[in-house]
Parts: sequence; structure tokens; C-alpha cells
Amino acid sequence: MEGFELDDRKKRILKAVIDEYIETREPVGSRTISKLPDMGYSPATIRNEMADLEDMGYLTQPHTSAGRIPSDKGYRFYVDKLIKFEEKLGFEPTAKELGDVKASVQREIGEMTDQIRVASELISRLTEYTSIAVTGTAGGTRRIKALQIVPVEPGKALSVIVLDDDAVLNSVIQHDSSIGPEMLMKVSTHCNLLFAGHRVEEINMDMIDSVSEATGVARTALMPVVDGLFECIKKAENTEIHTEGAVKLLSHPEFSDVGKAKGILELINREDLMVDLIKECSTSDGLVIRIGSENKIEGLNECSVVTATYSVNGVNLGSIGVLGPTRMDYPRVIAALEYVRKRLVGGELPGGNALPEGELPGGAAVRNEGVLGAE
Amino acid sequence: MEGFELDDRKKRILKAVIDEYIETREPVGSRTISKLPDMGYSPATIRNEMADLEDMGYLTQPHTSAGRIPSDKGYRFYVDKLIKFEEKLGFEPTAKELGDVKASVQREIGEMTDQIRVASELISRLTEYTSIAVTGTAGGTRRIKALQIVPVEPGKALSVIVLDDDAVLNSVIQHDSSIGPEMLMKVSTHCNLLFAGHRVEEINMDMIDSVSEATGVARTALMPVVDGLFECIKKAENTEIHTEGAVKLLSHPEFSDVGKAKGILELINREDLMVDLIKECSTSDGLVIRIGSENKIEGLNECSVVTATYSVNGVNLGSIGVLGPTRMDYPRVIAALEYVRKRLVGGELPGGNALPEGELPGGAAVRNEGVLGAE
DNA sequence: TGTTAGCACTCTTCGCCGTCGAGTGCTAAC
DNA sequence: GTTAGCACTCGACGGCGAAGAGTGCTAACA
Repeated sequence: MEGFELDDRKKRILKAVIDEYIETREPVGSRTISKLPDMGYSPATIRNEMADLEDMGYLTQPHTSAGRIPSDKGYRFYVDKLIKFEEKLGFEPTAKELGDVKASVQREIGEMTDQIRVASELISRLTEYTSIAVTGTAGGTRRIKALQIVPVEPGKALSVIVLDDDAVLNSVIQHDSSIGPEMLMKVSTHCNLLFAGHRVEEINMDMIDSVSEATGVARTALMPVVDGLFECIKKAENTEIHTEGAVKLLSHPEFSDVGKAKGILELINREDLMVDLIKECSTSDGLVIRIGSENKIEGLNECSVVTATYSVNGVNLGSIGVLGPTRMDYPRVIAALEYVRKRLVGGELPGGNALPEGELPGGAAVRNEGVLGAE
Repeated sequence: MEGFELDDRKKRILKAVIDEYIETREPVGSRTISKLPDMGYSPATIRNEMADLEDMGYLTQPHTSAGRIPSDKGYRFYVDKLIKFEEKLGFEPTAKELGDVKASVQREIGEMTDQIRVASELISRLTEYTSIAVTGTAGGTRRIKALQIVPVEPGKALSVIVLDDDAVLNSVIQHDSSIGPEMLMKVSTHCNLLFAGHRVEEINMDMIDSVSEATGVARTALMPVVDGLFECIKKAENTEIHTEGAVKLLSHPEFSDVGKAKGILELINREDLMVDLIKECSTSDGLVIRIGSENKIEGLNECSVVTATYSVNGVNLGSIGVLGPTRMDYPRVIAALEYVRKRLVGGELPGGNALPEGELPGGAAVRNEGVLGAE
């Protein structure tokens, strides 16, 4: 909108200011920037440029005689156009940590969600921010692999379902006690035969009728069993959420006010809100960044959330969101999320393996889905 | 040790000081106590008594010209001798909340630990402190109720075990793929027959041999299956921990320093430490109170922990600990824990239903297991 | 025309200091 | 044994001035 974007020098200065501010959390003055190697302008020049950037809304001033700090719009421009996609982790993340991740991917049947949780822990450790993992966005894409009804006591049984991503679900069935254990086993076998390989929503009354016919159990008597199965499956659709490193937020000076910190931590504990927050971004593969006021949740206005959605072979594993102060080390967070993607999913980024080159230094592989797009 | 305990007036004053301090968190002065209804002494008298109490170690002074605050020893005397056991909840805890607790006790097969978790949530809500629930102290007392091996794919199966407290466990079995699904079912049936009703540690090689014999599966081929079962059972013994309302600590002014708050919250997240902390007290039925420096965990010196262990029909369900600042509303916490016990376990306190009468006003039903006993 | 040096100005931070008030300990009177 | 009175202590609070960082503007410079 304003002219043709920013000229090169303004970009360099803006990037320098934000980098500096992310590192120090101090409002940054013209002198600091001027003394940076490769800058080569006097404080006065920088001052003029900074005043311009402030007019354009990329920077703000806490008070008249302080340095500048980035605005949400400034951060947005920064993540969209200024940061290189670079391995900014600084170290090869302790091989065995990654080992954990890989191992839990392939290891065994069990809660498939484990791997996302482990990845989330790793990411929190790598970034020193809070990491929120949400699984169960799979919706109706998963298929039933095996199914078994286990008699427990008269009138009570347990349904166990294994899905094609190896998630194991179980749920209790309260059934007509006229159905004996042997009969239940028969029902179990037939259901297994019929349902295996199907998606949950494909199960219909015809199939149930067919089970009724084959086993000789009346449909009415069969219904509680089927209901039990459905309940079990419904459970499967329930999203699970796992939060890692919430306390780490307290390390950051922006939350040195206990009241503020408490507010944020309480929000983080609100599972419904967090699920919405993370899921909202999981429609698209790749990274989504929400900066400050771009977050719809009031009270998260001083926070940023970076979300990545992971899927393997088209099966959605879940999403991981990193939550930190607006003054977040975005390059590091992005690097961490992508690093885990590479190791977890197998090296293929959704849009191809190489990242698209952006402008200026290297361009970020970041989809701009924020509310405040570049204008 | 010092003379014969405290005389009646000193007790009244000490109780008044601690009550007041718990309520206001301000050092309490002689004037405040003097003006209390039913006190009937001038500030000067109170002052003398308070000076005595300070000499005896029950009170301390933050600085010369401030009021008195209780020492750990003061709190210890308070919980041991001064507080009445009274329903200090202030309200009938929202019937439906308790409904939840009761319902989850009887309702259904599922993780037995659910009920302790629900109770823990309730307690945290009632007390406004952090509540930590630890389950799995059951050790070897549980029996196998039903057992089933579910074939999943060649070489892979899932073992599902239901224990007599209705806990459901499952674990993956990697077995010799020469054992087909039908054979597995046969093994499953025989294992179920043999193991049901037994305690885990009662399973021995003879039983396994007998299964091998009955099914015709070689013992060597059977071993992976049995190992899988054992692993599943081992899982059962693992303690689970659930923390509720950790953020609530931030509401209390003693944690208004972020650094301090962070330290405590990090400790709370250390599951190993918390399990030890809670379990350590769970040897005895009833309540155990740890005040300030009585806690062995450094960093919890300004906190108190009140722990209750719950068991029904001799089966240990688990323990719930309430963690808060030393300046904790002990009567309320005790009342909450006992209230839940009554509703959860069925009204019987371990030592009989009526609480033993202590001295002074009503005597507390609290076991003194603290490090600093009354001297 | 773009860049820079210089300068006056603004605004926050920090330490200093005196006042205020709550609370104490001690003594003497009741 | 209890209480009134009083001098004393010590932290909390607010005003004040110095220090320092950073700005915006103007004028000089290449």
C-alpha cells in the first residue's frame, strides 16, 4: 500500500531492530543499529529511517525518549519476508532425543499419539517455549483394522478396536445379559469380519442386520453392543491435547508480572480453547504463524503461536503449536518445527523438499495466514 | 519440653494469631488480637504473651516493629492441637460435583484411577490449592478378572487385561508369526481360564507349561506372548500421577515473585519428586501434614503438603496431596480431604467414624508424622 | 540530494531523604 | 496480674534531583 513495499535499507534496518529486540528485549536505539557490523550508517541516518518505519507502522516507541520496538505488523513482515529459513537450532538435537522420536514412530502398536507427544516435548526443549500437541484431527480418515469384544462379566463386555494408524481404543459395553459369552464372541467375530477395513462412518444398519442374521442375535439385543462400539469410536474422534513446558513461559521477562503470567497459564489450561487455537490452523499443511493480536483469543495478545501440522501418507497425525511471547525467536521455532517434521515424517515437505526462495536474504517457507497480511 | 505445654490463654492467643495471619497474610499485632471479640485483654497483655510465644519458638517477627507471624513450629502446634475438626467448607459442595465422584466410582469398567482423579479435581476446586493425585500404590493386591489376546496382524497381537478393580490394561505383543490367529485365540482362552482370579505374581512356569500343553504351542513360541502379558501387567503397577490446579498457586501472594513461583511449579512438574512426596505419606491411612521445612524437598520450604490415602475394602486406591503455601487454610483443606473420603470410600474413617476428641476446643483428627513434633 | 555532526529536549531510572504510621518493649500505676 | 503511657524502631511511601539513554531537528558537508 505505502509506495512499493520497503526499500532495501529499510528492510535491513527493520530486520536488525527486530533481531536485536528479540535477543535483548530492550527497546533498540539508533546507536545500537549503527554500530552493527555491515551497517555503515550513522545513528542520524538510522534515526531517520526508523522514524519512517514508525510512521509506516512497523515499529513503535514505548515513550518519547526510548528506542523502538517492533509492532505486530513489524513481526508479520519479519516472518513473511525477512527471516532466512536456516537451521537455527545451533546444535544437532542430541541424537538420542531424535532417536526417541523415531523409535516411537515405528516401534509398536499403541497410542499413535505418543509420537506427536514425544515430538512436542522435544520441541519445547529445543525452543524453551511452551509446546501444545493436539491429536485426533484425523476425523473420518482412519479405518478399522481389527475389532474384538471381550466378555468381562454377565451383561458387561469390553470392546477393543485397533485403527489403521495403530491407535487402540477400548470402551465398555453394557448389554442384555441374555447374550452369553459364546454368543458375544460370535458377534465379535462377525463384526470384525464385516467392519475391518472400513471407515467408521461406513458402518450402517445393513451391516448390523447382517451380523444379526449370521449370529441369530435379535437386532434389539444387538443394539447395546453396537452402541458400545460407536461410543468407543466416538472416543477415537475425541481430540487429545498435551501441553509441555507451560512453566517455561515464566522464564521470559514479559511474564514477570504474576497476574499476567497467571492469566496466560490459565488460558493454556483451557483445553477447549487450545484445541480450537491449534486446530484452527491445521487445515493447511505447513506452518501457520499467529502474531500477537492476530490471535483471536483475548489475553493472548502478547503471545505468538506457531503451528505445524504433521501427516504421513495422507494420514493426519496431529498438530504441534509453539506458544511464546510475541518477541519470540521465530527462526528457531520454525527451524525446530521443520526439523522435527523432517525426522518424523521422513524428509518430504508438503510442497516439495526444497524451500521456495523468497526475497531479500533467503525467504521463509512460511504460509501467511495471519489476519494482518502485508498490506 | 518447656514447662507443661502452653497455658490456655497462650493457646487462645496463638490460635487467634495464626487464624488471623492465615486470613490476611499480614503480620498480626497485639492491637488486632486485643480487639477480637471474646479476647478481653489489652494490647499490652497480648504483647507480653506474644513475646513469650516468640521465645518459645511458636511465632517470629519479620522485623522489630512488625507484628508476629507463625513459625513452622507454630503451625505444627496449630494443626495438632488447636484446630477443630469442623466442616469448614462453607457450602455443600455442589451436589453434582460429588455426584461426579460417586458416579465415576461405580459407573463402569475403565481406568479405576479415574475416580481418584475426579476427586482430586474436586479437592483443588474446593480448596483453591494445587491437588496432586497418585494412584498405583496398589502393588500386588489386584487380581486378574479377564484376559484376552487380540490378533492384530501377523506377528502382532494386543493383550487386554481387566483387573478386579476394573482397571483395563493393554499392551502389544510381538510374537512368532508362526502362531496364527486361531491358535492365538486358543492360547487366549486357556490363559484366561488359568489366570483369572489369580494375582499377577501367582503366575508361574507351571501354568505356562500347562497352556503350552493344552494348546500344542511350543513353550519357546509361547514366551513372547507371556512376556507381552507380563509387560502389560508391569504397566499396571506403574504409578500414575495427576496434577490439578497448579496455576492456582500463583493466586497466593507468597508466590508473587515469579522466580519463586517458577521454582515451585517446576518442582510440581517433576513427577518423580511428587510421587515420592505423596507416596511417602501413603503408608499410613489417614491424613499426614508436612509443614514448611518438614518437607524433605528443598524448595518446598515455604509450602505445606497435606496428604490423604484412600482405600476401599482394603484395596488402596491412591493418595491425594494438597500443596499450598505454609500459610494454608489447614482446617479447610483437612475438611475437604475428609469430606471426599466420606463420599468416596463410604463414610468409614479408618479408626472409626467419630473423630477422637483432642484437647482445647475439639482436637484434630490428624496424625502427627511431621519432623518437628511438639516438643 | 543524501548523509552526518551537533545540540537541545524528553523521559525514565535510581538513589536519597524526610515523613508517617504501625507496632514493640519497658516502666509505672492500678 | 493487668493496663496505660511513652519512647523507640523500622518499613512504606512520596518527592526530588542527578544520570543517562535516545530522540528530533537543524545546519553543515560531500
